[in-house]
Amino acid sequence: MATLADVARRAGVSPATVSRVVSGSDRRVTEELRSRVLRAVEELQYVPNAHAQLLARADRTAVGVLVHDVSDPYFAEITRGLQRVAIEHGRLVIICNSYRDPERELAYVELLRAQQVAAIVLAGSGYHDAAFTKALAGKLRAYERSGGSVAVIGRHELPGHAVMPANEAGAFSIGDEVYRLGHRRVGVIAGPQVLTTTTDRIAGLRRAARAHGRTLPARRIAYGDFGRDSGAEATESLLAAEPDLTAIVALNDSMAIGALAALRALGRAVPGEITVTGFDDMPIAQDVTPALTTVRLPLEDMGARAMTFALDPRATGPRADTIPAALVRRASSGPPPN
Amino acid sequence: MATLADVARRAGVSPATVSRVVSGSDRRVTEELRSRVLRAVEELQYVPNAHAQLLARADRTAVGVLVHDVSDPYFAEITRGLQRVAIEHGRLVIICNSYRDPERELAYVELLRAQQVAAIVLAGSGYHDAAFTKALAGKLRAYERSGGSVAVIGRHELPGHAVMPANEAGAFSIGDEVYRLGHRRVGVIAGPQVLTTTTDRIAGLRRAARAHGRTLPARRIAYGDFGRDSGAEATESLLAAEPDLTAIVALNDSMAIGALAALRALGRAVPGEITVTGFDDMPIAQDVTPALTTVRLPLEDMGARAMTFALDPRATGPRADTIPAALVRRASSGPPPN
DNA sequence: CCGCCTCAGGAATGCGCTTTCCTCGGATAG
DNA sequence: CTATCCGAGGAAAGCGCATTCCTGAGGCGG
Repeated sequence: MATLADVARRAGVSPATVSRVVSGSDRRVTEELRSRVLRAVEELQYVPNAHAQLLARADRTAVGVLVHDVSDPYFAEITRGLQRVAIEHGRLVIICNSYRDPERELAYVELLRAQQVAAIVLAGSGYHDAAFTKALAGKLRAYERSGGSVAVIGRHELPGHAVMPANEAGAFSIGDEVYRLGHRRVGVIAGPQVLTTTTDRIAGLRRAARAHGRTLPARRIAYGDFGRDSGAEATESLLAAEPDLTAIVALNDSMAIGALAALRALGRAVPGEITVTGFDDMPIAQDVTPALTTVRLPLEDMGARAMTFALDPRATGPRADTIPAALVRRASSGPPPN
Repeated sequence: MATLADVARRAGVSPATVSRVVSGSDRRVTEELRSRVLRAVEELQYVPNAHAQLLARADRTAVGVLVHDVSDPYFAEITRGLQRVAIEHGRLVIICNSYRDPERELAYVELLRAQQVAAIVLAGSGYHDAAFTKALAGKLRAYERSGGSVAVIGRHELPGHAVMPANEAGAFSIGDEVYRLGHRRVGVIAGPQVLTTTTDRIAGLRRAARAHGRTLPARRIAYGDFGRDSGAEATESLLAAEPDLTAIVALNDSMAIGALAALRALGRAVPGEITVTGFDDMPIAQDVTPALTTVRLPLEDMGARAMTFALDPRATGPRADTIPAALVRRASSGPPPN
């Protein structure tokens, strides 16, 4: 790997001159020397060592993004928004996947700090785990004290700027819709129980139930991992225990799609015999059959906002946005059969 | 930001000792000093500067991944495989999105080199652009000469290890299937014309046509951007020009899903009146209605292979794998109406 | 014609860390 | 009791670059 010194030697100038030419300093360099340097750079295919540069001038330019899994459409959308804003600011984005492992999440925050990123954006649900949350919050605060900026999406328990999807309210609106349609026996297929997203959404559902004079018994909640296949499994187990459910409320679209598949395999008509609803309104929600009734979260926009917060230099105290969730009625919901 | 020197001062030891404790050197340090150092690290929330470490010990640990767009399911799947292997090797992955902009692709390769990554994996179609290809190949070769390892997925024109999906053969098999079903008027909705993936797949289709004594006229090919919406648009324009097409062959699943949506809006039954096929077999292909007949590419596995190649230390010459594509018959295809 | 100012180029320092090399005290052997 | 060895801790060099400071040459005014 060619170094700046190599270039200097080849061009017959001092390292200082090469540095000035290569990294566009405002110091003037004669055209003669400049072209000699440029030629040497070309011949050597020289690329400055970013780490050395960073060490020497200490300007933090990269930003870190920590999500559960980019290949999950939910995070893919958020990441798209995150990236767009980062690119507009000329920032390099380092994406890390925790795969919902708290340990790994902690490790990645350290790693991102070590990489001297200017900002860290944490996207994805928090955990019901006080010790872990405290440890993570501590690390994040230390990072902030050292000049870093942090933004979180959907995690109220952490320091930094926050973009909060209205999980509880969104779940309320979909629960309200289902009860209003006349459903009485409603099953819920949920994500991991340790995630705050899961419990927040269930809380919204419970509030809707109460508003309609009903309750949501624990036996009608099946927990999965937010994945499509676990949605199918959860649906099967719920139906095995209570075949006469008239609605399945999924806590995200992937699980709802799994539910649709399970129901199709079982030969149960949707929404004729049973209603299915999702959450998030991923792009694919409108292309499955029947098209999913769900709650829309502007995922890309949420990502963009979070990155905007994180990159905002004049951050006077932590900012917070609550993102409203809008009910989207499509073909997968209807009144219960009589 | 606390530095190693700060820790040394606080613990009352030399920087060398701190370094030995913190980065787990094999040099022995007395328990007494070790615990003092650890305490200081804790109190100061010290995290070593990764750039300084990298500069000092020059071991490259991160790897770079350059894709068109992680939020595209195609790349999301590939990336998942890439990441899995990278994690197994204890590597940090830096993901960059070129958004199909050749300029940006070039810039990111430089950036990745500057970051001193141990390997660069390029995933996604190549371009029909000789000047660009030459420039990119040159940069990649320079990177290889300086000790970097490169692997590409689906880009024959570049140096390095290669994982090649059987685009031509896969397209042949789906074309063969469609002609075998008896279709005579077949429309194709394709990705950008400048991408080799597009032309390779069309070539396979053409070969299938020839094998059945048919041809694939240019007017029956509509180009889009591989996105869902452009699939819908392409379908509409194809059908507007030739309403009596009996099959739409999409060059990827996203466009096929768009076609399905357009056809539904047009009230044309699939596959009763018109057959639709996809390509890639993304997870969602089985959940749309009707389930997509498509060609299966083991995307995650391809990613895993590419990363394995890239990280293989004993790389004796470039390795190459061709990934077979398997026809998957589902509900969206059938014989043409008589 | 001389002194001063301007400006381009180079020498040198430091960023935060690892690692080699040196030092010094204690332990061991003679 | 002294010579030698061993091992733990510290001093210092160096990784590749940016940047400050210094130097020397040319241009200007007096």
